[in-house]
Amino acid sequence: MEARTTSGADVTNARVLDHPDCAEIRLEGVLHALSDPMRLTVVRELAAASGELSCSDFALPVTKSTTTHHFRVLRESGVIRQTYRGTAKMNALRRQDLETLFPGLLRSVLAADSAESGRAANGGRPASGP
Amino acid sequence: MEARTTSGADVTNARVLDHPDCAEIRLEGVLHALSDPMRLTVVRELAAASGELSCSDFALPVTKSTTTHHFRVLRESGVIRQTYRGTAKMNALRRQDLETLFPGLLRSVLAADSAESGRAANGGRPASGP
DNA sequence: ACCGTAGTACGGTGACTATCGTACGAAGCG
DNA sequence: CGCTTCGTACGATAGTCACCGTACTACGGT
Repeated sequence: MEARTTSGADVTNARVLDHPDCAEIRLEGVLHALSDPMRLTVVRELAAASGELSCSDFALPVTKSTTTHHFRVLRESGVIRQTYRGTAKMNALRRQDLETLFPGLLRSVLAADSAESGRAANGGRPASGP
Repeated sequence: MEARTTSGADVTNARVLDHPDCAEIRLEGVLHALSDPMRLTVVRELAAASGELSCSDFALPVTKSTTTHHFRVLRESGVIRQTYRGTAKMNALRRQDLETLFPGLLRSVLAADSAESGRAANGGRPASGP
């Protein structure tokens, strides 16, 4: 009970989310965040959108609580940045930060994910004609 | 009691380890395997050695049981290949397989790890003079 | 044959995690 | 003001995980 947004007094805790500083981002944390199918899906779609997406723009096959959980893991590991925008919470990849910290990593992971999807659609072969 | 090595009858189960086929290797599994500091250390040293290393060549700060566990995770996720050589168990990175499946991934992760170590030795700045 | 070295198997434990449901808070719209 | 939509908080639960210790197997040298 330090800052009530309802009263409109101050904006100290008014929906401000805590993000790790660049120096706080750990490789293990990022890899762990990306090692979950649900979260990798989020990152994939976020990368494809190349902009901000609200949490509800993702059609994840889990409940809202679980969705919140996954987005928090992504945010706390430094993979995404979240900001409130009205009632919605927008998500954006921290592309620049990740690129500075771990050059090429995000691109490799996304390429690997896309390559794996391609193989799954195929028959499991690394590379074969259609 | 299907194949006793002591009796020298057959070699069916004689220390043959099960490795995932290339088509069985999953990105999430690889990322999960790499998201543990202990296992990332193994991969790092294995990459630096550019050859085979026995399990006991690593001075991991855990017991043998735990070491076995970590090496199994790495093997079952498709990151390393293990073969028995006398009483020792040799470990080698599956560089070629990983490169074919996920081009550039291993390199990016190793580079990221090395970059992070560099920052840790520094003060947490992404890039600054000595 | 014996012993040491390398690693496994098994059983256990505490911590974390992915999931859920329900209840709640915050912003916008009528 | 009420209602709806979006997301959070709080348990709760079942599963996984990293770790240990002890007992065991396998290979090689003496």
